[in-house]
Amino acid sequence: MQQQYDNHLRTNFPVFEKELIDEIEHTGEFRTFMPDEILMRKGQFMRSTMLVISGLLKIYREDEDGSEFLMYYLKPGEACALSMVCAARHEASPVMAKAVAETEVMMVPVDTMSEWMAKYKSWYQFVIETYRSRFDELLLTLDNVAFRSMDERLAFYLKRAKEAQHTNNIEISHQEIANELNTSREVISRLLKKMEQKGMLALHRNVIELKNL
Amino acid sequence: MQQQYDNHLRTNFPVFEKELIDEIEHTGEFRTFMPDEILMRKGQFMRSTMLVISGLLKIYREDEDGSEFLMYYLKPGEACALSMVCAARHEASPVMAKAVAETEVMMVPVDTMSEWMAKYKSWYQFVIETYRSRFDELLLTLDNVAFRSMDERLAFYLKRAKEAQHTNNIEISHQEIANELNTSREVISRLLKKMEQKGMLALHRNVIELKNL
DNA sequence: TATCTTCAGTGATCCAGATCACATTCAGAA
DNA sequence: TTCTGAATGTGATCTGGATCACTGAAGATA
Repeated sequence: MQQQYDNHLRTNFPVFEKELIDEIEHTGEFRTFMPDEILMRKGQFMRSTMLVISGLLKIYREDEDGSEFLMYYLKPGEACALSMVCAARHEASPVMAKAVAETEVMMVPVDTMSEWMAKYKSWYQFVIETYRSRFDELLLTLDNVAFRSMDERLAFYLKRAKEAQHTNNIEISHQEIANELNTSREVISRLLKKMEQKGMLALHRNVIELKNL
Repeated sequence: MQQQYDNHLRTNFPVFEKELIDEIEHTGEFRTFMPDEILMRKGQFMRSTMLVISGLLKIYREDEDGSEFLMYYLKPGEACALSMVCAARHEASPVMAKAVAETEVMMVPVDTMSEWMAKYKSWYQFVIETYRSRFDELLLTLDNVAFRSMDERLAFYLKRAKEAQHTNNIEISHQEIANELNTSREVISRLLKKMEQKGMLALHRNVIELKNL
């Protein structure tokens, strides 16, 4: 098992030098989450940051009334920028994280994290890159919700899902999509039907088969 | 002049140790911008990050068609998180920055910036805090546009303006508000009129006087 | 004082998307 | 096979907000 995630660490975090990989293995806590399992709720306090080793996570912004708005995915080789800042400041998480597939993560304690900033150039670079990529993803999400209509947002949603899950067959119900875009199921069903008529995709029960998006 | 912004640096960035303040003064480039002047356009490349010393900035996300969506304000004592990551990675700015009032900023070259990360604990803390606060602000903006209707978004907009500008008299036209919320002038005029009838504010030409928001 | 420009008020109309009310279909449990 | 619950299809209706077409009012400028 040790050997297994060691390999995954090397593969997914190629910029890290050998010594850093060793440190991560020794100080980090390795955890596995099942599909749909929630890793982190809004309001929960964090003592460590998360590196995604395998699988896939979805990061949601939650409203008071319980709506879950999809912000972005976290893929292997990525880390949660919010857990970095919140852990560093002993603050509560402003978001919810849920596993899409079975997912392995490495939890790195906050103190260790800030030590490495000075000790490993590659860690510093990685943290900067993490902030940048999460900010960029969030800006894309903001663009969509601020400037685009629902059909464009749905197309963007499906492209993102395809890219994150490396498949043309997205396994999800219309209701779930509606929740994650904060709209209603009927709207999603009707828009999907239109896209099917245009030959952009094919609809099956619980599966959307993407064709020419 | 040297003495003047020196004092402002000390006042607005109280966490910085004396040595760091000195370094900032010697390596940073001090610049002043006039009201409505644009500091940074979307797509422009950055070689340095910006610390706001006095005045006020607005940060916008721009659409292809030229719409300007307000993300958040930058106040004295704050820095642009995006200029930090983009400068560090020699990338183009994803946002536009405009001066609200006459604004003094200190431009710090990217190389210097990353040196300080290891050299000054207070700088490291400041950078982390900058990422956190900008992420939080962006999440608030996202909440509004994702979950709230226009009247609530307008109320939030006005509260933010009041807090950033330290005044109950917001000097702005309905058209400008509409642009920054990506809606139309008529909608803003009608909603403001309703709020006036409820006694929440008073309307004057180019000025909105806030009362009980 | 006359004129011009920008800002604001307001009715009419339109449309995307929300909501309600059902019908239908499908996969798994019994 | 039959039943049941979840997923999907679809019409009818409602509404917030967009758009169009004006009018009027306040400063700025000559």
